[in-house]
Amino acid sequence: MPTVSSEELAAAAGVNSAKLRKDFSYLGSYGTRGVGYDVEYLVYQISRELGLTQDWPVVIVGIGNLGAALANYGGFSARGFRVAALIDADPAMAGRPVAGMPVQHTDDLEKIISENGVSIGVIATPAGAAQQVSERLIAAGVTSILNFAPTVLSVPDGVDVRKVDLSIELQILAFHEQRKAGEEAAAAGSAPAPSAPSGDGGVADAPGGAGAAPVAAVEPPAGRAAAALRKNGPEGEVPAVMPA
Amino acid sequence: MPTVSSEELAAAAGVNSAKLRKDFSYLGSYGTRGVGYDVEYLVYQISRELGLTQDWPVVIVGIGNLGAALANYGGFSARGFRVAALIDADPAMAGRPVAGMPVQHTDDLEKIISENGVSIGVIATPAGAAQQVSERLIAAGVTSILNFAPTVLSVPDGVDVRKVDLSIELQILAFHEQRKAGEEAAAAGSAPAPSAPSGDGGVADAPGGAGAAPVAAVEPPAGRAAAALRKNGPEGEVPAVMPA
DNA sequence: ATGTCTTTGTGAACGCGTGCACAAAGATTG
DNA sequence: CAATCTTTGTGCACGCGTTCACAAAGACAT
Ligand SMILES: NC(=O)c1ccc[n+]([C@@H]2O[C@H](COP(=O)([O-])OP(=O)(O)OC[C@H]3O[C@@H](n4cnc5c(N)ncnc54)[C@H](O)[C@@H]3O)[C@@H](O)[C@H]2O)c1
Ligand SMILES: NC(=O)c1ccc[n+]([C@@H]2O[C@H](COP(=O)([O-])OP(=O)(O)OC[C@H]3O[C@@H](n4cnc5c(N)ncnc54)[C@H](O)[C@@H]3O)[C@@H](O)[C@H]2O)c1
Repeated sequence: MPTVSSEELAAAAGVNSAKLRKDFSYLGSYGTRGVGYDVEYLVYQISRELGLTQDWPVVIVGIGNLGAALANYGGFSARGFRVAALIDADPAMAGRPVAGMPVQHTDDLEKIISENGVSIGVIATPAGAAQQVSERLIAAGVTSILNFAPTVLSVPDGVDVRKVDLSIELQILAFHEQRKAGEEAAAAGSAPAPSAPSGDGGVADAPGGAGAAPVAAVEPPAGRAAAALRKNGPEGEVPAVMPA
Repeated sequence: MPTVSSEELAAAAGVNSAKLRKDFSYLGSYGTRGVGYDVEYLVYQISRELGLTQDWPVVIVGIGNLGAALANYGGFSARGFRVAALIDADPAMAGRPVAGMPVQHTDDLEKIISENGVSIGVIATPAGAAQQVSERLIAAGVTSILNFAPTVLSVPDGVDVRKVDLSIELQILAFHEQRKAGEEAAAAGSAPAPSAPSGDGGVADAPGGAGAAPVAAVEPPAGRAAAALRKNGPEGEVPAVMPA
């Protein structure tokens, strides 16, 4: 397939073809009217614009469950990323091979970063260590961080941080799941719509109705802040679940 | 700290206080003017709206590097998610304990889903198996999927899919990283601005200038599609890096 | 060479989230 | 009880990304 049309690409990606064309137009006019885009050329141009034609050395800090899995993952090198070093604070880990590469101690972090010209770091340490690790990475020259620890890192201007929080991903799914269940219940019975703008009621009040509805884990007990509660919602107050 | 103002919360979260108040207002009027929000009550209301007051059983399919790490991760239960089962297609894995729980074979997938009332599934299988696994999950009653495999799942309406693609996260960082390097180079020398809207040139043309700039991994050779290339860009065509 | 047909590139309109600014609410003080 | 002060809740305007719609470009057939 030497060429593709914006329509074909858009269908494959599940987006609007106009949006796709406009996006491409920011990279220049690489298409041929009446024909489409030369696949090979387009791929190269996008790769180049995204920086994928370069080799990016990355370090992974925190070689535990997740860090080890990342180190073993082959998908990174396929996109031009090279794991330059694995770093852990545990002396017992030092020298031990993970994914065919010896784990190095945090003491050498700065040296490793500068010697390999690393500008992208991956943090897979416990949450408590993440901020400190990020500071050392940044001081050593790292300017982009992929953070798996469930903490908001505070970093200076010019440093990019992307946070991957798997719990939040699940929470988002659960939110929509709950809403689906609420809609089903509303459609079946006569319960009020569970949509957000409605004051309250719905969903949590009668969740048992829908198909695979989970059991209530936290029932609202009558608690201390009861005074404030009675005022607004019929719901009881509760031993909060949210803070992790 | 019994109460918080929207201003305090906004500062902590790094967002605009008006946005925060408006968001909260969709949940109802839970604040007290002149005082702020009752922390305990607010946390409960948000938890409830997000579905965190319920217990959500989830299954993890594909207990390899990543799946095992997920199974061992304690952060899920802290947010109301319970790993109901670990499922893998490898007969050698069946019965083997991972994170204190026996891995079960894919043959029993449907039974596991229905018996536990699971509506959220996590896919950590190789990319090639993901679509098929998703179809089985959905047929068994799952309506929300967290997908770690680098594939676009095609699912029926009513099913939510969230995709976590770590390579893309790194690509995004690399993109900004490259842009930073380009800006530095432009500031130092006299190179044109490397911003996207500019036709081309910049960044990839002279990446060697900035601090920790990586070495070029893929240089554009003179190739077959040369005809098409010469027309638009000064760049050569290339053995594409992007497709993984 | 002329005409037709396909597909790009983009101006313009639309919709939505964000942020401003302020009236209203309620607490607190005199 | 009145005055003052703090902070919420929200109408409104702005800006940006998305989508529509179409003229222009180019391939291909006649
Ligand atoms: N495992 C998962 O699936 C998963 C999912 C989501 C989020 N996370 C998060 O990722 C992080 C790691 O998770 P995990 O399961 O791999 O934990 P883990 O305890 O298995 O691994 C943590 C590793 O970090 C090392 N470490 C601790 N302090 C360090 C420091 N200051 N510098 C360098 N290394 C240090 C430890 O020695 C250990 O090897 C945690 O923050 C966790 O919340 C994990
Ligand atoms: N390891 C990582 O850090 C990482 C990072 C990003 C993405 N991913 C993606 O996550 C997925 C898993 O990665 P991994 O490193 O754990 O791979 P892995 O090969 O270690 O594990 C895959 C597991 O899935 C099982 N499996 C295969 N086909 C199956 C099927 N049809 N049904 C059920 N189980 C099946 C295999 O038996 C194996 O245990 C891959 O798609 C990978 O691209 C992994």
